Amino acid sequence: MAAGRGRDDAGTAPRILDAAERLVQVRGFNGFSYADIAAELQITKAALHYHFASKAALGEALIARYAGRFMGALAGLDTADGTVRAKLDAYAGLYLQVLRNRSMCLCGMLAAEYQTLPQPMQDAVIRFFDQNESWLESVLEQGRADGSLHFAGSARDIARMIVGGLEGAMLVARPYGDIARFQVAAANLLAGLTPAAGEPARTR
Amino acid sequence: MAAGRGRDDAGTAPRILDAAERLVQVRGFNGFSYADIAAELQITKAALHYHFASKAALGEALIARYAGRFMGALAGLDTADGTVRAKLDAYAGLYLQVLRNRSMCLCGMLAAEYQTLPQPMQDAVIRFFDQNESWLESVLEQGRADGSLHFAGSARDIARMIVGGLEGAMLVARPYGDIARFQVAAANLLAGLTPAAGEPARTR
DNA sequence: GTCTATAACGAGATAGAC
DNA sequence: GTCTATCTCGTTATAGAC
Repeated sequence: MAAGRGRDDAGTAPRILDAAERLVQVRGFNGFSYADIAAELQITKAALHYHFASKAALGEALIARYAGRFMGALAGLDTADGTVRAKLDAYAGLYLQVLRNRSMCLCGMLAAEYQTLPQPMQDAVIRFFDQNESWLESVLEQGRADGSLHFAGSARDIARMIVGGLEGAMLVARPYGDIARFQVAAANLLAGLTPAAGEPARTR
Repeated sequence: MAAGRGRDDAGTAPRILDAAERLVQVRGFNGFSYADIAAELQITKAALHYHFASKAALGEALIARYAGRFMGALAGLDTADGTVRAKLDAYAGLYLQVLRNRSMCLCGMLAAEYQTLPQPMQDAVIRFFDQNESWLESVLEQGRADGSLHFAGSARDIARMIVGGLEGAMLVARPYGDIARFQVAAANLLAGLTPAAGEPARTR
């Protein structure tokens, strides 16, 4: 039963998640229906309900998978051990990848719709941001310790500025369909942390 | 007919816009219905359709009024003529006001739902961001000219970073219900533009 | 300007056959 | 695991009375 499957013929559940993920990232959780997924996958709505009993359950599975993948990517950046600055650029690069297929970050989109989400989804969105902030915080601390980064205030606060800044840069760039808009904003956002050559450090 | 009206008894159309505006800013354009407004205003859905024939028309009116009010506030900041830095802080303060009633910026919310919006609404959202960027750009140029601001690159690019950064700070702060989160992020976002006392300017 | 009534449709969800 | 068929409800929108 697991034999002879093509690349796009993984189990049905993952394919449902793939389609749903794209739909949420493009249209929002309140902007798509089971009918949209069913049409895309050429199955019936009833089949969807077999795999995910409710839209809320589908939503939870969606965030769990997305967050797991994202945190996996962050772990990958840690083992790649380049400079701290390279890590930050690679972090922004993760957002850029998402934007390239005209998508919003899944959890950024869900943050907008937050008040309409079932509570388990709300909790999972918060966890996603918490984990991002924690990862960034430790990278920032590392950069401050090795002298490659300079910033005033707590690393946690800077981490929060970065997460918000990148999410917002995506949010605004997407309507324009303009990738460069995101890239420039991200670069300017991170520019203040690394004094350019010949440029004095900023501390307070 | 215009006599003896209480403060909350303006024409029906404005009251519809008030309710709809709050609903969009909290739940999104795809997260509310005519029934919600009708319940809040104690009128019928049919009455709503008299004032705004379709939800799309309501959405257009919503953005037009919001953008007009916002641009009016920006004009107010111009005539108040304090320092350039004070103008930027006041600009961030406009976002803060919105966040205080647990709301997202109307156009930030609509930016998330952008792909699902009727085209006239899409166009209006883009115009809103364009106008914000233009206002910020001229303020930044003014600050660079009078020496109170220091930044590398084009004022337009920095303006875009600020708009995105503030929208994203709102987006993330709102699920946490944490105003301070926005304030700190906004402060750190703008900190790079004004060298602190005894701190050398950053130019490139 | 607001109402009742209803049309026309799409949503999420379930029962039960295959 | 997927189907057909159906249910129930909520959605936008319209017709026509008051």
